[in-house]
Amino acid sequence: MAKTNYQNDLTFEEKVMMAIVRAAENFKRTHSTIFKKYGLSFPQYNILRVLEASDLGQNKISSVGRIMLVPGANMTGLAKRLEKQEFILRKRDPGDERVTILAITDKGKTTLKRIEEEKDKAIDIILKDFTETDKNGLLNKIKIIIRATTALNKGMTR
Amino acid sequence: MAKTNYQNDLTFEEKVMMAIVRAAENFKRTHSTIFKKYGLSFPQYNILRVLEASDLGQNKISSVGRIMLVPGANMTGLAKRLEKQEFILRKRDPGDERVTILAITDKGKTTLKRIEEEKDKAIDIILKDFTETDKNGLLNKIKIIIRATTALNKGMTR
DNA sequence: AATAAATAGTCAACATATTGACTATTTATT
DNA sequence: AATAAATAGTCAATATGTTGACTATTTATT
Repeated sequence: MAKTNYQNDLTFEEKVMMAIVRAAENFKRTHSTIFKKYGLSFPQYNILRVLEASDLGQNKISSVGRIMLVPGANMTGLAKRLEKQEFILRKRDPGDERVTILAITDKGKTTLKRIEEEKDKAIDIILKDFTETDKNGLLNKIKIIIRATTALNKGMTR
Repeated sequence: MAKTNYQNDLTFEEKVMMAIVRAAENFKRTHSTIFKKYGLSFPQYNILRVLEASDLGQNKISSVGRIMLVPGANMTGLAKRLEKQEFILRKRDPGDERVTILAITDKGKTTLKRIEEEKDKAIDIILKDFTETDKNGLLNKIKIIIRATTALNKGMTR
């Protein structure tokens, strides 16, 4: 009767949200461990993915940040470290001197290819107990939460 | 036909996992905005919650870290900053001189109470479109992912 | 054209996260 | 009892995340 613990004092709704946070942190840890073997961190890997999927393998630093929900100030350091390791190039946009363009290098592309298989295997293990219907249902629910939190965050900073 | 974008190049399974990451980050941002008004960060708030729910409002720093999945080295700085703001006390365990005990202060307890209503309201807004069945189903799926990622992480560091 | 406002990015300061080295204390082994 | 091993915690170095101040450039307004 006496023994209390953290989980018991959370409301059910709070448990749901904290579970999502914990799942995300676990997953980031899983992937970070893989990426580190290739010299990349989780956000660095994601920048490369965005550039790889962009036209000509390049994009504005601000656009990459917008896609990843990473603030501009944070992108500067991330991009500099990626450049130092030669995964990307940084160059000025001739058409607008304010703009910094990021471009993935051959080394960056090669590294992504080498990571791909191991990363996909990990995701398959994580989701192995889910049917396609399960995954669709889960994704739809998560999307609702993303929309709600995005709206809340906009309202709070305005 | 030409226009590529980031989302299209993700596998479906990857989309599911990245959506969870994004939802978690959005949620942490929502709550951080609330907590900041009371002088607390997201992890600081969670430490207070763990202590509040612990016997006598106190616990070993390592136990708090274990519950929150925060490495010990990280706990040191978090606890020091919480102590500086007088939300907690840090004291040595007389029975084992290696151990650091964290204890929530009255200021800490009061602050948690003041945060509670606003925080619960935000969570209710985020989950307002979900039935109880929806939330149960979601939580169960997320728990499966937590178990799978926990097992993977253990296997990778061993 | 000159000025004001908006946009893009960087930098500095600080909090948080992770790893590995290190100290101190306790427990186990010989 | 002396030594070895395990445990608890801190510290230093580095990366990441966030805010606010700042510079440079471009666009809008007068």
